[in-house]
Amino acid sequence: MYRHLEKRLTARLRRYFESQYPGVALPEVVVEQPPKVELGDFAIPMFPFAKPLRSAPMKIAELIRGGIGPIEGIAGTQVAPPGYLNVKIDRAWLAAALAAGAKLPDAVPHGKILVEHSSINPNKAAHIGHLRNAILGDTFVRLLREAGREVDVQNYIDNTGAQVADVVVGFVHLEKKSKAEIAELAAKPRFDYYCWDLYARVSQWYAGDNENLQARSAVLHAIEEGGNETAAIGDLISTAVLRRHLETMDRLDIEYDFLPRESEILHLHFWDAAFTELKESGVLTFETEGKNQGCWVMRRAGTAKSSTPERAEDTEEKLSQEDQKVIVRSNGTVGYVGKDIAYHMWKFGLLGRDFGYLCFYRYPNEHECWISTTDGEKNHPHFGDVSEIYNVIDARQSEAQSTVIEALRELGHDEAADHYTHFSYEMVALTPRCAAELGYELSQEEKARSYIEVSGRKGFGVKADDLIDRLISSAQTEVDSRHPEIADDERLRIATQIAIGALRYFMLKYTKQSVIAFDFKDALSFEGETGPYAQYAVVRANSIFRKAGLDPEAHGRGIAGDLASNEKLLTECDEIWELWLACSKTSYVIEQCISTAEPAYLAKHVFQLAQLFNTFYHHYPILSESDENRKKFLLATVSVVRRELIRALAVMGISVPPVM
RNA sequence: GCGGGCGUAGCUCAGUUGGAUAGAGCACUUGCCUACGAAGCAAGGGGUCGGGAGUUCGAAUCUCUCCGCCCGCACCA
Repeated sequence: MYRHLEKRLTARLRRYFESQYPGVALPEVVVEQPPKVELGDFAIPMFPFAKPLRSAPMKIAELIRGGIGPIEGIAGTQVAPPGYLNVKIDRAWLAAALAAGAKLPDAVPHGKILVEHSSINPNKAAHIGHLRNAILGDTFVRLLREAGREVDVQNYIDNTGAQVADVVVGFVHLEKKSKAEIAELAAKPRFDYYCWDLYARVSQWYAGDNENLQARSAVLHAIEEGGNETAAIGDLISTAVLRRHLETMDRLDIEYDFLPRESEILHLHFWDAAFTELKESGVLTFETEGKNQGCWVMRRAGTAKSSTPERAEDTEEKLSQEDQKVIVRSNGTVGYVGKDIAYHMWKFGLLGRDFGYLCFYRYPNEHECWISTTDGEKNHPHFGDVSEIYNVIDARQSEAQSTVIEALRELGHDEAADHYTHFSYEMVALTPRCAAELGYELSQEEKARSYIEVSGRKGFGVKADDLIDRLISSAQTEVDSRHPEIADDERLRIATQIAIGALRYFMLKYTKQSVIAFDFKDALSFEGETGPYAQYAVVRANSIFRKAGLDPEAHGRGIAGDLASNEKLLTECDEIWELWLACSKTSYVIEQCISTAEPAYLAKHVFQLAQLFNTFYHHYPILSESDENRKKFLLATVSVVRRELIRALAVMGISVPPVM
C-alpha cells in the first residue's frame, strides 16, 4: 500500500517537471521518510533540483506545492527548511484500504526460480552454521513465494567427497565394522551424532600418521568408481545422515523439493557433456608447461583480462599461472568447480542431460521430496530448466561461485550468468566464552578474539539438534511456570513454537555479511529483539479479541467502510497513525528483501511493528473504552497489526502459539 | 602480494539510492502487575561513527590514504 502511494507520488512529480520544464535534464526524484511523523509521511529533498532549475530548494518546493494538484491518497504537502517537500498521506484513506485488506495487483515476473540451500556434507550432524544457511535460504524461498513467484527448493548433496570417505574410513579402519553392523547403527536415532564424533577421531588418526591418508584415497577412489562394497557403505552412511538432516530441518519447517547428488553428476556423465562445450568454445585451455602442466585450466574469476585497448585484440594472450584455475587435473579427473559448471548448465537447461528421479522422503504434511538417481521413476515432477537461480553458500566460496558464473558467460550464456545469484552470507562462529563452555582449551590469542571459527574436522561446534533441544527445554520451563493448567503435549507444542521463533529470528536479525558470534545466552534469550517478543504481541492481540468475543479478521473488514467517523482519532494521534503506517509497509519491505537478497530487513520490520504495537497497547485501554465508536476503531487497529504481524512472521517461518 | 568483507554506545548489532537532532537490543540505575497477560511498558546514564584528507549546500554513507581485524587465493570439496 505504502509502495503504491510512493510510486504514485514520484510519477506525478516527474510529470509535473516534464510539463513545467520541458527538455531540462533533471535528476531522479527520491522519496525518503522524514525523521518524525509530525513532519509528514514522505519527504522529497529539493536540493538536487536547485542547480539544474537555477532556483533555491525552498522556492522549488513552494512551486511544486502550488502546482502539483490533488493526488488520491495524499492529504497535503508542506514545505520544510532547508528544502524539503513533505507529503502527508490521507490517513483515513490508507486506513480504510488497510482495514479492508485490499490487495493492489502487482505485475509478477514469470519464470521459475531455483533456490539452493543447506547443502550439508552427509557425513556428520548439522551444526549452527548450517542452520543459518537453511534459515536464510528457506526465508528467501518464502519471500519469493509471498511475492507470487514459483520456486523450486534444492539441497545439493555431496555424497562422493572426501568428507563421506573419512567417515567410511572411520567405520572400516578404526572401528572394524561390517556393513551389516553399520546398517544397524545407522537405523538408530541420531546416527549423525555418532558420525560427528567418529569424523573427529578420523581426523586425529590422519594427523597421527600421514600413512593413514592412503586409506582415505583408496576409499575415495572406490566411492567415485561405484558398484563395490566400499561405495555401498558410503551410500548407506550418507543416505542415513541425509535423512537425519531432513528431520532436523523439518523441525524448523524447512522442506526441500529435490536433492541432486554428486554421485549422479558423476555416473550420468554430466561433466563429459560440459567438457566438450568448454573445450570447443576455448573457455578451457590445455597447459603444456609450468606447474599446471597436463591440466585443463580456465581464468580464475576476479583476475580481469588486460583491458588496455591496444591489447584487446590479443585474446590468445597466455594466462599467467597465478590466474589459472585447474578444472581438470593432470590425471584426467575433474575437480569441484568443473562439476559445478556442469551442474549449473543443467539448472538453466543448457546441458542437454537430465537426472533420474526417485521420491525419497515424504514430509508429515504429505509434501514429497525427490532425489536424483541413475534410473528413476517414470512419473516425476520436472526440475531444472529454470530462469533464475539463487545459491545460498557462505562467503568463503565466493571466488568459486564467480568462476562458475564466468564459465557460463564465456560459453555465451549471458542470460544465465546474469540470473545467477550467489546469495552470500558470513559464517557463524563462537564467542570465546561459548567455546570455553563447550570444553575447549583456548590459547591466550584466542581468548582475545571476538569469535572463534567452528571446525567440523575437530568436532568443535554446536550441533543443530542440541541447540533446538536446549531452546525447547528453556521455553518449556517458561511455559510450565506460566500455564500449569495446560495439558503436557500442548505445552510442549507451544514451547516448540517459541523455540523455533527464537531460533529463526536470531538467525535472521543479523545482516548476511555480519559474522554471528554465537553465544547461548543471546540465542536462548526470549526478551527484547527476539522472535518471542513479536509472537507475544500477536498473543496479546488475540487475547483482546477473545475477550471481546469478536473475530479479528471480520472486525477489521467490517469497520473499513466506517473509518471517516474516527478520522479525528487517526489524524490527532500520531502514535496510532505510526502503527497504521508501519502496517502498510509490509509488502514494500518484502519487495526490498527480495531485490537486495537481504531477509534481515523483514526481521527489523517485524520488530518495529511489535514494538509500536506494545507501546500502543499500554497507552490505549481498549476493552474498557466507553466510547463505542472509539473502541471499534482501536479494535480495528489491533486487527490490522495482528494480521500484518502474522503475515510477516509466516514469511520468516515463524508461527504464533495460541497462548504463551 | 592479489581479491572480498569489516571497524558505529561497555557488549551484540541496525542505519536501503549521500539528507533534518546517529538508532535498537543486551547489560546497568529507577519506577510500573488484585492484568485487554510484566516474554511487557516508562524514564536515565553512556558516541571524536578506527585516524587523516578530499568531493558536496550537506558525509557514518562517496573518493583517496594510513591503521587494525577477518575470509579467500590447492591438481580439497
